[in-house]
Amino acid sequence: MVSGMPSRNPSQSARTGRPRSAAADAAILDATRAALVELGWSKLTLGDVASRAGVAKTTLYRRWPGKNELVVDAVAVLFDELEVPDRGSLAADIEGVVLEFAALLERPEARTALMAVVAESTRDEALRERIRDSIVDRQKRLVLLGRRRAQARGELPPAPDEASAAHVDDLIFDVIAGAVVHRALVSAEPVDKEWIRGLTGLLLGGLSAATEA
Amino acid sequence: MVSGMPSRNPSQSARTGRPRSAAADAAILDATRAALVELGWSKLTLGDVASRAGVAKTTLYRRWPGKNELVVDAVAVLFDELEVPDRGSLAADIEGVVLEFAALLERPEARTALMAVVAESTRDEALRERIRDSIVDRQKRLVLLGRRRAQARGELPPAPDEASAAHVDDLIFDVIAGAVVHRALVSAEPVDKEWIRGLTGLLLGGLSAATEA
Amino acid sequence: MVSGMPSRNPSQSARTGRPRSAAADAAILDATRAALVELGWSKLTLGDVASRAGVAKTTLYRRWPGKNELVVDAVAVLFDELEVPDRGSLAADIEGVVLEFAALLERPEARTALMAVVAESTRDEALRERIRDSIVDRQKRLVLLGRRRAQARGELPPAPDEASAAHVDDLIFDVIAGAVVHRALVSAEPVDKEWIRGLTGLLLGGLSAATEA
Amino acid sequence: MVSGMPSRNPSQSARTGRPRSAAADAAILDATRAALVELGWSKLTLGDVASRAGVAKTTLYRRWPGKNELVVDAVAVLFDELEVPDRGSLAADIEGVVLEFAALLERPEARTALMAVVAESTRDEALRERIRDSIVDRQKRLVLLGRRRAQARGELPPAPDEASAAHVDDLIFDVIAGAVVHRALVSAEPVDKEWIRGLTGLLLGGLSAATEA
DNA sequence: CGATAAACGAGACGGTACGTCTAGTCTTGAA
DNA sequence: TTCAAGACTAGACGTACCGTCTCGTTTATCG
Repeated sequence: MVSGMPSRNPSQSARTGRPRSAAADAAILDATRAALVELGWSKLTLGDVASRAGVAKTTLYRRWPGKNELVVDAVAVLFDELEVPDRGSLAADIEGVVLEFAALLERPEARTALMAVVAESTRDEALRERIRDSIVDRQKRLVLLGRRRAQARGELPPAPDEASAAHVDDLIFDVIAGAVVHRALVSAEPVDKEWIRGLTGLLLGGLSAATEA
Repeated sequence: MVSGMPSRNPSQSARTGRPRSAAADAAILDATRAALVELGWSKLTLGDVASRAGVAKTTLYRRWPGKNELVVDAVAVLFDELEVPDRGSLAADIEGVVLEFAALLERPEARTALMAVVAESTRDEALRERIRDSIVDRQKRLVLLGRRRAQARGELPPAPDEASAAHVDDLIFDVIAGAVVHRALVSAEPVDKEWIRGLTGLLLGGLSAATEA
Repeated sequence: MVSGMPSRNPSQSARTGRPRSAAADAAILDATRAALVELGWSKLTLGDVASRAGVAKTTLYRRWPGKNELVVDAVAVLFDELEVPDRGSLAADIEGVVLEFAALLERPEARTALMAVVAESTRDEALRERIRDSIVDRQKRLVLLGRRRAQARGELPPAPDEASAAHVDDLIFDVIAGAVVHRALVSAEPVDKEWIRGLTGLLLGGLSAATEA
Repeated sequence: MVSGMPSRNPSQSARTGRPRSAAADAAILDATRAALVELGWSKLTLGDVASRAGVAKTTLYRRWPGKNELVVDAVAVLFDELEVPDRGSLAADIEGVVLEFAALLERPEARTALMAVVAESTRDEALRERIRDSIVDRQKRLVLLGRRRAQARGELPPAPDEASAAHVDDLIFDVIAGAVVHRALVSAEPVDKEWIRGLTGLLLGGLSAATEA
């Protein structure tokens, strides 16, 4: 199943009756992003999204359980656009992906939505799953790719075993993503080139120290 | 310093009229934390907080502009309880403070509130200021203290100048706080001893590499 | 004629969407009268009316602009119950209708509501219209009927022309209704048989004197 | 005791302490009338009256129990300005006083206040008393004076006994006042010369018919 | 003259209702 | 069976007044 798609009736196939409009899904997600930009998370209402999308509220509720899940689906695709540019060195690759991530966090729909759904997810197990599936786990590919590329270049030693490599990947993922998000949204200070260089230096130092040991 | 306190009438001193009840402030903030634990951010209502506190809604609105500001003040004190335990080495000190921070993020009122107000702050400059003053900047003392202690122990070289030291402190702050928050709330995985050891190792390696250069 | 009914969407026909519940209208008006009896005008709240009627506040506000208009509609039907009993003579007819009117003004919902909405109408042109349409003009039929009956009996000469007859009708209407209301509510003294006999005598004398001239 | 004055401490004289400001009474009543003109009964608030009068709310509540009583006192003096002009005949006298009364009912503070306090009085015995004492009974002097003058002129026979004369006076009072109020405020049509002539004709006819019998 | 006592302004207080908004569901007729 | 439309119940929102209270201050009379 492709993430981000609202679930079809799960029990059995709906052979009879009018089929759901495929266009409606796209219109709703577009409208959601547009409303996030204009209004932000807390002032976004599903009634407004529905009318922007030219769709009845019932249509919307038939496909998503509520605001949280809709917004997760609406912003997940933004994160899928992230890439690790091949800039020739691990340091440059890290700087490149961080720049992209910082640019993403400049977009108002991402800024306002990300923290909000995470906040909601602290009391909603299903939402936490959805966020993990649609956003978090999908972006770990960036760390994996960066590491493999560095190993191919000889900048990092080959992984002794997959399990411990995955642990390190997870750590690096949380450190990079966490540091950037914290800088951008909590400390509310610019993620500029200088800061990124500092972060990259810290990481590379830490990684090489770890591999030397 | 009196941060975290609701603002008295700012223009001029209120010598006249009935003075505001000091007990009400405490009751409201206690009620806010209790409601956060029970209901979480999104189901917390100011009417409920008021009635828990045994206070009229107007009293609450007279002192705080809204839910965001109230919650910032209510949880800010939780962050003030963080300390850097002196465990004899920089590594142990980092592990100690991260453990404390992780414990704080286990508390439901902190979990649900922190991300939520940050999300709101992306569209509210005044709220951003308030968070910075009441929470973020106040906790940077932890990094400062940890660094000074390490320098006193000789684990880190003395700072060449204050400005660049502050930059490094800020970086370390965002990396540690960001990584822990991201691990706990976004990745939604446990901040356990093993993970903390990995993070600490990465940091120490990065720091020593940086100071050797 | 459907006066007293809340206005349907005025611009164009509502063919689409769920139709408004007809039962709700009746429940709301009943609840309004009941609340007027128990609480009186000034303590009647729309929230209370809604909950008595088993209806949400929004349903109420969707149909009436506010308390004034709702109460006018709620009490207008009481006035429609007034009749001119055929007692065989003009004097007896007048006494009969005044007795009925006095009995109406004994009812607490009418007492408390009538003056209140009139008071409000002194600053609200639309409300003035509504009162005129729903209450005042509808009751002028009583005077018209009484006059026609008296003319048929030969107690009053036939009207020379309709216009002047209407003027006299209006005068008689204001005199009778005004005198009874003033006695009952302003002077706050009983509208008993003796007083009614005096009023009737005054009117008959005045009418016969006018027609003799 | 002169009506319209707020009650001093009733039990016994207050010899000691700061005496009440006499100027405050006047300022409050003036402010009340001004607020009635601007805002009308239902939007008049005691807080606004107090601030218009340059007085604290407590000062106001120390003197009047509430809005109803304050407004009765504030408008009662307007009614005391009514006079029966001596125009030489009973018909002309009636027309004169009705004209004055109609002019009074054109004043917004009187229009909005009179019906409102009467409406409130239907559920408040004490208020009913206050209205009777401050307004209603005081204006019956007008009917008494008109009757005596007409008797002196020989237009009406002398009263056989005082009791029945008082009954007739009361009836005439309710008829005139009621008709004018109903015409002006309920029917919401102009109390113009033509209508007044009709009313006067009706009354004179009725009175002469009664005295002939 | 100093003590006492009430009235005063200011404004905070607990309440209550307001009229609006949004959530999520339900009921129509049309596709 | 879905769809657009829109009415429905439920309940929070933030505001406005209510009538009371608690201050510090003022203005009188009385001892």
